Amino acid sequence: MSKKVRVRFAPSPTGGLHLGGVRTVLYNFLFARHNGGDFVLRIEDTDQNRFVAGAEEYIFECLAWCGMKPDESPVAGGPYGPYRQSERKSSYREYAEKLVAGGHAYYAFDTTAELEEMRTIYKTEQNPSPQYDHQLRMKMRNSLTLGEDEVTRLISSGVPYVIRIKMPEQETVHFSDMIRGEVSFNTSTVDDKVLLKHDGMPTYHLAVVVDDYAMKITHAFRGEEWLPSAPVHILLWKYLGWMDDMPQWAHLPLILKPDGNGKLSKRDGDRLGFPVFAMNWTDPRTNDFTQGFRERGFLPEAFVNMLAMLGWNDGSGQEILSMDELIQRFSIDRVHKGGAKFDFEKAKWFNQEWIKKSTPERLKNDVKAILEKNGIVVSDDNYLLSVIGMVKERCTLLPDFTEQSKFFFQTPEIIDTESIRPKWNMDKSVFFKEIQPVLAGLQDYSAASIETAFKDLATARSIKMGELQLPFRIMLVGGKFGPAVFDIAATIGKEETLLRINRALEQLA
RNA sequence: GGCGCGUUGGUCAAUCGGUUAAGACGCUUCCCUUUCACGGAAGAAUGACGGGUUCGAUUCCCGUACGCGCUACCA
Repeated sequence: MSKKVRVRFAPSPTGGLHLGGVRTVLYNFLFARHNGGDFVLRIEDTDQNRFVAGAEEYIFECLAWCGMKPDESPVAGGPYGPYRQSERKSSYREYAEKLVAGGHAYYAFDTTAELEEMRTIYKTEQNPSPQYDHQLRMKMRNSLTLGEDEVTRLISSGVPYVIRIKMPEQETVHFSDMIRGEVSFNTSTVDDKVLLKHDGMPTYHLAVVVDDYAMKITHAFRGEEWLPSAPVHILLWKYLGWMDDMPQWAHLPLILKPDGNGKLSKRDGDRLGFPVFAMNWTDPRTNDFTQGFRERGFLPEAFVNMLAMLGWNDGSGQEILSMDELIQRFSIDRVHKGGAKFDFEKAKWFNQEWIKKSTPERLKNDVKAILEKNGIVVSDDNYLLSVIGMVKERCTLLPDFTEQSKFFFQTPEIIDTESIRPKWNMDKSVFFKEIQPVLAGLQDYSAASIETAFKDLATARSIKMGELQLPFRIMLVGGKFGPAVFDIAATIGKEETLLRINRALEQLA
C-alpha cells in the first residue's frame, strides 16, 4: 500500500509572489489533486532579518485568487502543525544536536569576520570562492579542531556558535529526480552547510528535511536552483535515520527572461513592461511598487492556464485548459527539463481566449469593477450583460472593456469627425435629418427594424448603405470600432440614438 | 575557478529509432466584414557542433561549444 500523497509549497514571506513561485504552487497543487492527495502551505520564516509585514497575507490572497486553497496551512491548521517554521523553532535544535552526537555535524565558533578572512586568505584565481569544506574545516575554530574541554567552555560561557553538517569525503550521493532522472554528486565538492544558526533558528537545509519529515511529505517540488544543495538534504535524511520516508524529489526548470538569458526577475518586468508578480505588491520598507497580473487585467483562469503550459503540456496540442482539466491531465513526467523564456504576448493570448470563452455572467463583476473605476456608472446589470456579450471578443485584458463599452453608457464627448468629412455631403446630411423621424416612429426599436428603416430611406434617396454605416457608427461610438452598428443603436435606445445623431450633425455643420 | 543542470523555428513546444520534424504565439498575405475584432485559408521560420551505436538517428552513448543555476549564519 502506498502512502497518501502529500506535497507542500514552502515560500519565504519576504515579498511579492513571483511567476515562478506561482507555477511551483500550481504544479504542487495539480499533482496533489490529480493523485487525491493533500496540499500543504508551510511558511519558511526562519530568517528574522527578512521579515516583511503583509507578505504572508499576500501569499494567501494570491493562492485564493488562483483557486488553489491549501488543505493545511498556518491559517487553516491541520494535524501536522504548526505550519510556520518560526513556531517550530524548538524542535530543530534537538535534531541538530542529534547529528552532532552521531558525528555528522559539529559546532563552529567562527565569527563573521573570521569567515570573511578565510575567504580572502584562500581566495585564488583557481578558486575564487573558497568553501568551508572538508579541507578547510580543520583550519577553522570548531569542535573538530578545538578539543572537548575548550568546546564545552565556549558553549557554557555563551559564545555564539552554529552547527554545521560534516560532509563526508569521496562519497557519491545519488538520487532519482522525477524530472531529471538519475542525478549524482561527489560529497567532497559540497561544503559544510550551516544547519542551525547562532540564534537557534534552522537554515533552510535543516528545516526543509525536519519539516518534510514531520509533515509526512511524499513528493517535494522546488526550483532547479536547489539542485546543488540536494546532496546535503539527502544526507540529512540518511543521518537522521529517515531514509525510508524521504520524499521523491522533482526539481522544476526555471522561468527565464524573454530577452537574453537568466532567471526572470521583477526588474525584467519593469524594464519590459509586463507584470512578474501575481498581484500588486508594494514593499512596506522601500515603498517599491510592482504590478501584478491580477491588476493588469488577467483572469485567474488564464493566468493559471498560461503558467501550467510554461514547462508542461499533455502532448495533445490542446492549450486552453481549465483547472479541472489540468488536474485531470497533469503528470510530472511531462514536465520539461529545460527552462522556458516567458513570452508576454502569449500570456495575453491566453487571457483573450479565456475572455472569449467566459460567459458574460462570469465576467460581470470584473468588468463592472473596471468600468466603475473609470467613472462609468452601471445601473442595470442586464444591460451590462448584453454589452459584455457584444464586446468581449474585442478585449484582451480586462481594462480593454472600458474603451470597448464606454459608449454604451455615455454619450461620446468627442467624435472622430475627420473620418466622416472626406465623404460627407449634402445628401448624407439630409439623410440623417430625415432618418430621425423615421426612427422616432419605429414601434419595434430592434437592430433588424432599424436596419430596414435605413435601407428603405437609403434606397429612396439613392445612397449606398455602405456609405451610411461608417458615419452612423462614428456618430454613435465616436470612432471606427465596436460591434455591428445597428446592434449598438438598438442597445442604446431610440432617444440616445437620436441625440447622438443630432450632436454629430451639429459638429459636422 | 569548482560542481550541477540544460540545449528542436524569434518564443512555447510534439516526437518516447523509421513522419513531408505536429500544433500554438508572434509576423506576412489573402478571404469574411464597407468599423474594430472574431473566424477561415495560406506562407516564411527549427533539431548547437563533432564523433560513435544502429540497416536507420532530433530521438541512445561520448566529447566539444554555448547557456543557466549553485558556490551566505537568504531562501
